[in-house]
Amino acid sequence: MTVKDQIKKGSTETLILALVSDRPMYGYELTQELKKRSNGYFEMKEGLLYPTLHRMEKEGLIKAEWQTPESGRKRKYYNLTAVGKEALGSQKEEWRTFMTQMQELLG
Amino acid sequence: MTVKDQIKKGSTETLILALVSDRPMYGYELTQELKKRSNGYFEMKEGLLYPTLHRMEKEGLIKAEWQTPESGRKRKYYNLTAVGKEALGSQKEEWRTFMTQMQELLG
DNA sequence: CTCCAATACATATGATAATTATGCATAAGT
DNA sequence: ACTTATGCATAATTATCATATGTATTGGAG
Repeated sequence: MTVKDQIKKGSTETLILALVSDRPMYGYELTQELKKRSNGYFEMKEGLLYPTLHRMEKEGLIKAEWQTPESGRKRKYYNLTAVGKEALGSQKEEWRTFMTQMQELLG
Repeated sequence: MTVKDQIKKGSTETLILALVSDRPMYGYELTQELKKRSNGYFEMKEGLLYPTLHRMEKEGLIKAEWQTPESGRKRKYYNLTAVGKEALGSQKEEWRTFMTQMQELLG
């Protein structure tokens, strides 16, 4: 594993929360949106995304809802719950603390 | 595992490089110094530290050297190599990029 | 109208890193 | 003398991530 990949570890859940806090999104959309918003920097693999989404739903952070559009196939939209919103807030704070400490140590 | 612990994943190697770039340090010293410099935020467990040091030495990032002081017991000092110095530089850059992207996505 | 790429969700498997637990030994303070 | 801190080390377990693969639908190109 590259250092770049190693660095990204632990960011998955927070990123998902941040994205669905904007609007409900479905899995595939999350991968595209994340890539787009970060100019290609973040690329979430499906093998990581879907299990994480399932775990987060079980923990009550997000809530899934199937939707069938007139044209196109069914999509599973994920909505941020109240618990998830709170989690996002505290995780943002933890990230800020971490980044401050990290920057200080790296000079 | 807490979110806080999860966030710290992947920072181990960079932190070690940053510390020994200041001056050669021995294992136990690294744990104390890291804790001190981060006001208790970072705490590296020995079960993670020593295997990581050994791996990093095998990769040529650091070089170990036993030293026996007049008083006190033997210590294994780790020195930053040229390869390690270069690695630190690029890892710092990768961390900066990551943190910028992260901050942008978290708003 | 057929084929291929993109979309969309999902899981199994293996690798890596981190935690936890434990071991051994020396040195310093009370 | 005994306890605590120092100092290095590994084994066993757990968690997370990457890789690979599977299935199915849809839209567009030829």
